[in-house]
Formats: sequence, C-alpha cells, structure tokens
Amino acid sequence: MSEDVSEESKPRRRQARGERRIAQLLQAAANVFCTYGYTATSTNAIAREASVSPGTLYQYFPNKEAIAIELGERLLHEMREAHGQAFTPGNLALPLPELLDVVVDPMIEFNCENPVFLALMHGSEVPGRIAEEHDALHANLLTSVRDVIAHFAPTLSPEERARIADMTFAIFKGGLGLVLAAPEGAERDATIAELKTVLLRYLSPLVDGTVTTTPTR
Amino acid sequence: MSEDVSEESKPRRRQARGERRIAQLLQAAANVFCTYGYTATSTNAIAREASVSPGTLYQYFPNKEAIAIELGERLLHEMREAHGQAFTPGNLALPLPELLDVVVDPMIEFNCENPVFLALMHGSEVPGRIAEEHDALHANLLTSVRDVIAHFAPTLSPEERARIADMTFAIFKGGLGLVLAAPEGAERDATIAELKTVLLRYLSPLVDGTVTTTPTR
Amino acid sequence: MSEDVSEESKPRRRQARGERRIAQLLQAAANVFCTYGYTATSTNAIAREASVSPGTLYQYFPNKEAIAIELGERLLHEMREAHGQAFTPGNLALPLPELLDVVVDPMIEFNCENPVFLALMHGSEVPGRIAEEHDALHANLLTSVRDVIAHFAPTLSPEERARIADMTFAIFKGGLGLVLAAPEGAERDATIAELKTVLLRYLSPLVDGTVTTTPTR
Amino acid sequence: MSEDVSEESKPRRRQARGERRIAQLLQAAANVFCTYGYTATSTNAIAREASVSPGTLYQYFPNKEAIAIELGERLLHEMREAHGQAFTPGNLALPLPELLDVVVDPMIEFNCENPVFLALMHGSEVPGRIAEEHDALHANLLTSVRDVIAHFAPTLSPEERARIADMTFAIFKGGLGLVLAAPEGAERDATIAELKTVLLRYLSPLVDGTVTTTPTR
DNA sequence: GATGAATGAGGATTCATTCAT
DNA sequence: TATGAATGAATCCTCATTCAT
Repeated sequence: MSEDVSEESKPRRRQARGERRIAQLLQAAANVFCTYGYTATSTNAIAREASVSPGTLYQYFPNKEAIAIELGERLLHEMREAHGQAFTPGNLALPLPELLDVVVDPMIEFNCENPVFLALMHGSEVPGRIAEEHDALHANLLTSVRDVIAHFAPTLSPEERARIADMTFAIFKGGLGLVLAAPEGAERDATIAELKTVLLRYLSPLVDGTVTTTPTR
Repeated sequence: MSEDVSEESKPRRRQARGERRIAQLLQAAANVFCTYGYTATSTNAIAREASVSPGTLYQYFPNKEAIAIELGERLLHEMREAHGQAFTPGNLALPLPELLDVVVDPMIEFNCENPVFLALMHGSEVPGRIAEEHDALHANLLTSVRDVIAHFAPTLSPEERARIADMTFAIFKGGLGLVLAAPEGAERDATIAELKTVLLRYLSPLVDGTVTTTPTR
Repeated sequence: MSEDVSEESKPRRRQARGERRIAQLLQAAANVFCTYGYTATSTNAIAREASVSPGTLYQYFPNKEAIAIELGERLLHEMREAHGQAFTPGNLALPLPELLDVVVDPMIEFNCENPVFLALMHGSEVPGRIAEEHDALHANLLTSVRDVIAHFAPTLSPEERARIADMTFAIFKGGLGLVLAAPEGAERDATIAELKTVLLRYLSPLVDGTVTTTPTR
Repeated sequence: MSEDVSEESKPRRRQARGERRIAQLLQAAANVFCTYGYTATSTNAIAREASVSPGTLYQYFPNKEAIAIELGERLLHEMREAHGQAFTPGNLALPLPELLDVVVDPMIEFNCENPVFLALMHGSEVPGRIAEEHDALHANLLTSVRDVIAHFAPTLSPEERARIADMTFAIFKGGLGLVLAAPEGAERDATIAELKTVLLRYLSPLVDGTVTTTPTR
C-alpha cells in the first residue's frame, strides 16, 4: 500500500539528497580551493572537508577539473541571477561614474561572498596559458565587459575594444585581489573606491568616443 | 696529493662549480615553473631539466620553496642591477609620462625576458594568502612603487599612499600578464602602450597633489 | 491487507519476479565476463549491464563468485538438457567418427551460443590452480569425457583413462578457443573440422582397446 | 685520487645494481603472476614480493603491462638461447617422433622451470581477445610452429598450414597446462608422453603430404 | 524488493626527499 | 660532489559491498 502512495516522492527525496551532496561537495571544494589554490587541492582533501569518503565524491564528479567546472558554472549562474540586471539598457544609459557603481559594486559584493570565484579565475597559475575550465569564466565575463565597452565607445576598432576590455578586466581582477586581501570594513571600502577610481579615470576618456587608445605616444 | 697543491684554488674551483650548478638549476627551475607553474612543478622535473640527478639538486637547495626563493632573489638583484637606475633622482624629476616610459619599459622588458618573475609573483595562486617566498618579491617591488608615489604625492597619508601603491602595482601585474600573453610584435607593443595609458590616467591626477584619492564619492 | 488476499499468488509472483531478475543478472554477467573476463569484471558493471542497481544485485547474489558459480551451473544444466542425449547408449554404439560428430557438434554449437562458458572454464587464468567455481564445470564435464573413454577403452587402467580424458578435454578446450576466435562461416567450420580430426586421430587407436597409452616410447 | 681510478666501475656497479633490481622485480612478478594471474596481480603485490617499495618498481617499469612485456621478452630470449637449436636444419631432418622429442622436451622443461610463461600466454583471460603483450609471445611461438609445419607439409595451402599450426599450438598449450598441473615425477612424465602421443597422431598423417586437412567430412 | 548513496580499503602512480656508493 | 637508487606517504580513482529509504 504505502509503496503506491508516493511514486515520486522517494526518487525525489533521493535526488534531493544527491543535490545536497553535490552542493556540499562544491562548497567544500570552494573552501579548499580558496585556502590552498586549485592545483594544490586534492580530491581527498575536498572529500574530507565535505566529511564524505573519496568514493562519494567520485559518484558525483569524475575528477577535480569537473568539480572546478561545475563550481564555476554555478557561480556564474548565481552571479548573473543576482546581479545580471546590472547590464540592462537602463543602466547602460547612466553616466560612467554611476554605471561603475551599478556594475562594480554587485560584482565586488558577489566576489567577497564567493572568493573562490577569483581563485578559479586565477586557476592554473600558469601565466599566459590558462586552463580550459577557467577560460570559461574568463571568456564569459570578458564578453560582458566587451559589450559595455562597445556601448560606450562604438567607434573603436574591434582590436582596440578587445584590448581595452582585456585591460579593464585585468584591472578589475587585480583590484579585486586587493579588495579580498583587505580586512572588511573601512579599508576594504577604500580599496573598492580606489578600484572604481582607476576604472573611471581609465575609461572616462572613451565615453565621448573622441579619444584614441594611446594618447601618450 | 693534489689536494695539497693549492689550498685555495681547489675550493675556489669548487665554489665556481657550485655556482655554475646553482645557476643551472635555477635556470632549469625557471623554465619548468614557467611551463607548469610553481605548484605543479616537481623537483625531479627541475633536476631532469637541469640534466642533473635529484640528489644533486638537494645538495644545493633544501627543498622546492628554497629554489623559488633563491630564484626570486636573484631575479630581483638582476633587475635592480639592470634597471635600478630608473628610480634615480634625475628620473624622478621627469614629468609623469616620461617617467612612466623610463620606469615601465625596462620592467616590461625584463619580465619579457624573465617571464618566470611573474609566475613567481603569482606564486601559489591563492588570493589574499601569498606564500612567503613570493611575498619577498612583492614587498620589495611594492616598496619601490611606494617611494615613487611618495615622491609625486608627498601630501598623501601613509594609508592612501599604500593603497595607491598597491593598486598601481596590481595594475602593473595585471597588465604585465596581458603583455606576456600577447604575441611579440605590434600586439604586444600596443598592450604595453595601453598599460602605460592606464597608469598615466590613474596617476596623473596625483602629480599636482591637489586630488583626493576617491573623487567618485 | 492485500497480503492476506492470496497467500500463494503473491509470493509466487514475487518468486517469478525474482527469477526474472536472476536470469537478467546472469545474462548481464555473461556478457560482461565475455567482454572483459571474470577478474576484470566488476559487480557494478554487471548491475549496469542489467540495468539494475548494485543493491539489487546483492539481493540475489552474495558476491561476484556466486554469480559465476550460478551462471556455470545454469549453463551446465542447459547444456545437459539441450545436448545431454548425446551420451545415450544408442550413440555410444556409433563408430568413433560418427560419435565425434554427435558429441562434438552440439557442444561446439552450445559454446558458440554461450561463449561465456569457456570464459568461465578458463576462469581465473591461473594455470594449475583453478578456482572453485570453475572447478565445478570442469569436473562435471571431465566426468562425461571419462565415461565415454571408459566405454571405448574399458581395459585401460583408471590412471590411463583419467589421463586420456584430461588430455581429450584439454584438446577440446584449446580447439574450442580457436573455434570461437575464428570468424563465423567457412573458417569456423574448417576449424571445427580440424578439431574433430585431432580428436579422431588421437582417440581412434583406443577404440579396439589394444593400444597402450604411450606408443612412442 | 680514488675518484679518478675507476671512472667506469662505479656507474657499472650502479648499472649492475639496477639490473639486479630489474631481475628481482621480474622474478617477483613471475611469482605473483603464477599465483594470482596477470589481471589479479597488483603492482604493489609485485613490489612487496620483491621486498621493495612501490616507488622503486616504478623507477624501472612504467606500469604493470611493461613488466609483463619485459618478462615475456626475457623468457622468450632465454628459451631461444637455451633451446633454440631444436629447430636447426639437422633436427628438422629427423623423423617426426624424434623431432617431437627434440622439440617438445626442451619446451616442456623450460615451461616447467618458468611456469609464468604459460600464465603470460593465457594472459588477459578474455577468449578471442588476447592483449598485446601476450600476443607477442603467442605470435612468436606460432611462427616457429608454422615453420615446422611448412617443412613437413609444404604442399598445404597457407590457410591449412595456419590452421594446423594454430591447432598444434593450442594442443601444446592445453597439454602444457596438464603437465604443469601434474605432480612432478611419474605422473608428469606420463602426461608429457601423452601430449607427444597426441601431437604425433595428429601430425604424422601430414608427413607424407598425402592427407587432406579434413578427412572426416 | 529496489534503489542508489555511501563507504573505505585497495590499486596504480607520483613525488619530495634521503642515502649508499 | 654527484649519482641515481630507494623510500613511503600522498594522489587520483575504483570497486566490492552495505545501508537508509
């Protein structure tokens, strides 16, 4: 009798358990990645942090890279969902200083709450040779930056736009590192403000579209 | 017998041999660090790259970290020796654009020739928790940046100066990553120019000393 | 409640269901054993092949060996049922060439349809140290061979008979391997014929019972 | 001084040690392969049997398969060196019974002393899908058998010769299994004699070249 | 019964480091 | 000094088996 009652609740509960495990493992992975970096993190360490056996981890992920990928994708989703509206047309119409507030603040906030995001983007620490998984995050965010740049400076050549977007993103990542390294409170806030200053000074000459990329030479 | 002949020449030769070994090992380490990153580099790989047995490596370095430290120190020395005059009083009197050329160009050049330098600074990719060895490089270079900042904007509070120096350095590192990632030639040159543009726009408001750190708020 | 309705129909249905499960699992095991060999086959792989959860498998078999044993027993039964009449008195009266046809052909056919049978007999590939499960198959079939030998050469000592039976069986197994390895069609048929030739030439001197076992010495 | 004395003796001694280790590891592997079979043998078990650490094993062999391959090659060499003259022209001129003695006896002897040889040939127990490493042994020995067959029955078609060689080799392997399973002494000798009987009866009709391959059909 | 999550010991392999020569 | 053999703990990953649901 009771077997027939809820033909779906049982599998659902199972799935729910599985989902919880995955979330738990990803959270654990985030912690360990943050503490030791992606490369130095072992799957066993993740399992230990999640208080599960190594076998359990491998029931949900085929290897460490898959964990990083899934974690990155989820964070990206989360970020888009939480702060995706930052790039809406209405905001794009704002003057640059306000736009920076509207765009940078939520990004910073999100990264403060999920410092593993930056860790994943730093990824395999090899400079100039970024691994696939982290590329995804990179590429995805870069695209957004490019779009904003394109909106503000539509007359630039694609190469110039790409270069400016790369640079903007590099600045942001660098600044974000400083922000995360700063103790929460006034110091962190000041660092955030400083980062916005950099971006504002760098990008404002582009706004009217009359400035060439390399004015110093 | 031959040990008695010249009580100094042999030790000296030994020292010379040792120095060559060390240089050889450090060069090998630089290569492998660049290719695989610090964490993923094994001491055996370094020894192999140096065409030396693992035992020999451990005769000169107690562990992997010591190699990175020594490598960093030597690079720092080299850099100071090659481009240390950039910070001489004469140069500091230059207007900012010229100063940037004079300071940034050699730094970039040096890093293009020694890409391992950036690799070491990225170091253990962990954000906000930089390992000892890389701290040294960091701290050392930061000090230089701070000095320049102090020269240009002597009225700033130490905290502001530190913040600006940190940010400047972060920008430089981020830009340097882009430079190294760009293919040599026009693209790389443009990236270098762009980096200088960022720095110029960021720092020029400080020059006359009338600008506060956070104009956007 | 519903348990009281028909005290037999439900258990029976259950037993029937159980039987189906067992058959399904054994079939799956046969497939996987054939493909990867007994040792390299995992119980999880069997369960997957049977589209069943690992837990279900263990509800019917205590471990991997039990699966092999049961599979062997069932195949033995099947074989006896399908081709057991080969050894009936009427057939034993046939002259050797015809008897070989009558005995060998169905055996070959059965093994072509159930290649796992040979896999089980090879079993744990260890020579001279055959595992329990496979021993059963072995012993059982050997007995049949011995009986036929005894019928044809009743004057031989038990030891000689045992030796000849062992050798006959070894030849058959070796030949069967070649048969299964040969592509179906003319090549396989020729291999079968060749196997019968071997057996005929080996055994025909025994038929009149006047030949000793070792004529070459 | 003493450093210069024997510039080769030291490396040589090292090489000698390495060679000893390799021999020791191969011997250990042979033991374990014989006891548990190739598939069920773990590299750790081999290392343990050789009383060395797992790391040591991997200094000499990249993986388990490489051990099996090297072991097979060495055994093949050894066999050829010890009993290779069995196939010399002079022997091929012998009548079949004598030839069998001359060929089979040393082979049997060698295999009794190196039972791992058969274990390697059984290899991955999968029927009809023999792994590469074991193929080498197989192919190599088969070639010898084919050559002898070709010498005795030059008029046969290549297909028939191949089939007869395959069958002869299968018989030998099967018989060899029985020989190794038999306790040393009279019983083993009788088994050897029986194997030769089989081969003699199977192959003697071919000698005059007048017999077709499949007389029963 | 059925499921599939969970386990943890074990297997292959690597690596920082030590040691005998 | 230099070598490279040796170590053994640690890594990634699998698998037979158990257990809660």
